[in-house]
Amino acid sequence: MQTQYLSAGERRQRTVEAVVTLAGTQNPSEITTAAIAKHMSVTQGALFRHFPSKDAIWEMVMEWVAEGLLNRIDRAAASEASPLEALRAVFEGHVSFVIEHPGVPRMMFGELQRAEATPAKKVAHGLMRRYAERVTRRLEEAKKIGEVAAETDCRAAAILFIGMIQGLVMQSMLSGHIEAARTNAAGVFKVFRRGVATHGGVLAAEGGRSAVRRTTRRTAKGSEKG
Amino acid sequence: MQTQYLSAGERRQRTVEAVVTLAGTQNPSEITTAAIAKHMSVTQGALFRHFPSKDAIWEMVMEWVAEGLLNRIDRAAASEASPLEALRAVFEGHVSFVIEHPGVPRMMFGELQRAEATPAKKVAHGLMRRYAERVTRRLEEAKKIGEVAAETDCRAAAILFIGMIQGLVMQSMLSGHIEAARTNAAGVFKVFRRGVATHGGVLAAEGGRSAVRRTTRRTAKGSEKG
DNA sequence: AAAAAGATAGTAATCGATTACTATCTTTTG
DNA sequence: CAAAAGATAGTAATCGATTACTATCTTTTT
Repeated sequence: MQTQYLSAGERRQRTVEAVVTLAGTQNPSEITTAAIAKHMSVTQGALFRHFPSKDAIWEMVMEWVAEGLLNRIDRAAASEASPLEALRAVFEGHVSFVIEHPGVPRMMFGELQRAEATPAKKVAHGLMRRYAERVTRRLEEAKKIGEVAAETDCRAAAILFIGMIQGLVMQSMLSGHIEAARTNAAGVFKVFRRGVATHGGVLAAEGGRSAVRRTTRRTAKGSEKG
Repeated sequence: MQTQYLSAGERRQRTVEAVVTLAGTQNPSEITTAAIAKHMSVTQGALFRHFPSKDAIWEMVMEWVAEGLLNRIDRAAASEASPLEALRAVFEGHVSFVIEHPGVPRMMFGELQRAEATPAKKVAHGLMRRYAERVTRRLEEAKKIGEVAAETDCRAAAILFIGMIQGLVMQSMLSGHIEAARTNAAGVFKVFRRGVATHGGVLAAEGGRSAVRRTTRRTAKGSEKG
């Protein structure tokens, strides 16, 4: 069989893509180098021409995840005016990213609970730290302009924000199809927003600026069931 | 070396305990039958006298987890008067359970993302379903008596509740010591409660009955910064 | 003595990694 | 420009280590 010869960099890129794809349907810890190679139509030994070890493959994969996800949420946040709306955009962007790449949460869950401090775990840990920082900062901005209640513990709220995504994604994976995450996303975020937003105003109670932008179909009653 | 001879049932019980202990410091997917046996001071082959397969071991372990956790949260909830306080007790009970058995969340995360529908995964899935049901029911009770806002989507709130625990636990594990979960638990739950509780009353804003019980050290300003 | 529990010593399969070798592409040279 | 020379990419086979699992023998319990 004739194989295409790719440059080292291109081959590494394809390797990362193969792992991300495989993680969408397999337990990441059970992805073998043979399976990766097969998915790339290459022999198993060829992988070690471009990576010194399997750990190095995982490290590059997690770097791809970190760059891709942070990039996605930064762009999502930039398109919104208010901090709280930015957070909603981050949330939706994150959910979209995960739906596009269903293997990502599996890899994150799998990597983060690893006991040894592998390079890949360090990258994943760094991603979570930077993510939490971004969310905390947005919340504090929101607090400053009175969009978020003064008594809010922003660090705790950031933990809740990240957990919200984790829980939404995991329970969607359990239900069989990850796309269910998008269906439930709006309702879950609404509870979160109510937990941090300033009380009193109609805007605050109904969802900030987005209510103005998005709720032409909804009445002031705000009824929603199932 | 003299070995103690135990009954089959006792040996199975010890096996479960060994796995739970090992999962506290190891990646569950990397726990071998040899490691389990070594921790029990027994040879590896002896395990297969009491379990037909490794999968069967994991199934019994997850059943132990399900029974233990549901038991814990049911007892915690029973000791509280109002539904929302019951939920807080459930939350604290869950966190305590996880701190006592740090291997539990690792096993849950590891089992739930498995692609194949192993017996252990089915048990884990069933646990999450029953857990979500309990939380949803409490929320609906709370809504009925006006403790939770009428516009709350209880199913979405239950997803957030479970995600809150997942996120809290995972981020605590990342920080190195799971005990950090207890430190952050109160703050995180406060945001959640604010997201579902009825607005307006001082009690609601400050945390219901628990505020009366627990905040003698806090002033009305409620300032707290990590 | 019979039955159960555990020890000992294996098996077949699979894993990541390495090796010697071949195919292809790129650069240099006449 | 074309052929030689070198560098890079990939193959096929194999290695040692580890895995879940099993067959056989010994010890303890009842």
